[in-house]
Amino acid sequence: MSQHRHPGAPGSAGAVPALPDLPEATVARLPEYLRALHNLADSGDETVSSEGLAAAAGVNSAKLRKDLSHLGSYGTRGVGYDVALLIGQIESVLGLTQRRAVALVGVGNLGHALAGYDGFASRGFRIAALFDADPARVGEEINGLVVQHVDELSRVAAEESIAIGVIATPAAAAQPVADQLVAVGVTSILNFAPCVLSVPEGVDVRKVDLAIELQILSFHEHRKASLTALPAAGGSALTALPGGLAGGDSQEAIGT
Amino acid sequence: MSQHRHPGAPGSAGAVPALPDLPEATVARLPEYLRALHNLADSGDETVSSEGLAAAAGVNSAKLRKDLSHLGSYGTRGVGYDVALLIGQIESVLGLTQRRAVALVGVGNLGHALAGYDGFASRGFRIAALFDADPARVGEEINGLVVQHVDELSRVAAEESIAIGVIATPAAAAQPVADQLVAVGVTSILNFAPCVLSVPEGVDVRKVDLAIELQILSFHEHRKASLTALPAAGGSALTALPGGLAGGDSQEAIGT
DNA sequence: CGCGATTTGTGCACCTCTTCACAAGCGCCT
DNA sequence: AGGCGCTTGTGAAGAGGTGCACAAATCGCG
Repeated sequence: MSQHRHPGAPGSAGAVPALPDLPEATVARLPEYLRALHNLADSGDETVSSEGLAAAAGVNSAKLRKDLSHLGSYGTRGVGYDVALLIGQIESVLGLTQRRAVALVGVGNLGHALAGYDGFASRGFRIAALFDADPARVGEEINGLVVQHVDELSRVAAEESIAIGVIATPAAAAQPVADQLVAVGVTSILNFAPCVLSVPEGVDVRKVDLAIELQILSFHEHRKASLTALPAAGGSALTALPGGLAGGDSQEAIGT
Repeated sequence: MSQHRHPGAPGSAGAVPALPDLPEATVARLPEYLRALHNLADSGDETVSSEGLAAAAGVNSAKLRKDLSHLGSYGTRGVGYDVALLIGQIESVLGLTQRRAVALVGVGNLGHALAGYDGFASRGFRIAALFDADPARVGEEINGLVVQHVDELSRVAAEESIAIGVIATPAAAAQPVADQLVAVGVTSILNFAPCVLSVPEGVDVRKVDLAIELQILSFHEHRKASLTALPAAGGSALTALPGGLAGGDSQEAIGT
């Protein structure tokens, strides 16, 4: 567990705190900026304006400037941002200067795909170990890694110094797996199982639920369909609002 | 401007979507509530308090009450919420009363897993068609569906009345695919490709980028490691940093 | 029939995030 | 050298979300 130095701002000592309190919203966007910057670098661009980078990352340019200002000033007025410099800066802030080891638990349908996903490797991570509780899956080789039984987790985690755990098990198995990960010192978990994990203070959990994403889209789809005059009703639950925007009180009972 | 509505007789009419302007944050949480409610229903619970449901969904109880209040009043003071009724209400608001047809484009590593993911089917969606641009993959059967060439998209979309498109292609192919989806009338897209899609007004895009999730975790991991390691020097520890940008362990190729 | 225990629904204050608008800074051209 | 156009960085206003705290409403029970 070597920790690693943040390149200080050029200039006198004490100018820029090494660990600024970045707003969560900013942190969530930095990876997107980073990806866009890599694209620009591949295109041979050496500098980029906030306008250009914002477009590439799909955000407002003022927001981008404010985000970047939180990491210190790395732009030049009248010119823009140095692409290579900014890449280094963001990678440093995100802690990507070291390649973090990831343990993946649950090599089922989704887990199998994650194990083979090269986007992890190309963006700063190394899948260091695969686990599953099903003995039938133990021993299988995926992408050069052999699936191990989940009971081996504590031993392997120590050897590989796992930094992040990814849970791709069924919902019922997720909490015990999370507990095991926490027990071996993992403090960052990415959870694909459709359930809420309870973890001690200091452990970060991010959740990705594919069905939830679709359901959110479904809501907007539903709303859009209701706002436009519904063409051919399929005899289902939905009807259009007759008055459109005008009818403030319209609260028709709509059968199911 | 109150949108009060009595639950009334829930006989044949299960829900009353008055088409409220739900806050986005609320919409994003409703699916989580729905999942928790299904769990409760499976356990045989008929009612649940805001406290209990909030715990099951991993949120603050006041927030949950406010969220639910936006759909109208469906709780009973002193008692709680009727589980079955609330399930029906949320499903209605989310537009899950009809099973929406989903088209999946890109049957590579991740797409293959998505095609086989039963979480979609069990939570209101039907994968209706699979597409890929690679002729070698066309004809393959996954989960009872035959992969078709992406050029068939317009024909099939009409037949199946696709509501949602899922893009699981490489980044370079994502934008053309999105354009095709939009062209055949799809107004909701779930994008797994690591790139920004540009779509016309009225089309909703949600993005899921697995590497970004890891990078956000990496930031917090990095920050936690720095906080625990540095305080040895006392008060203003975070200043004198040896090495500039070319610091020893940094700057290795990450990303493409 | 009324009382107390319980739980919802919500007004309010606080906080974070977003967006606008503009001054300050930088390089280039004349 | 000086002016001009371009771009960053930021103050301030606004929008949206969160959580507390409490009044209102309902049930069960004596």
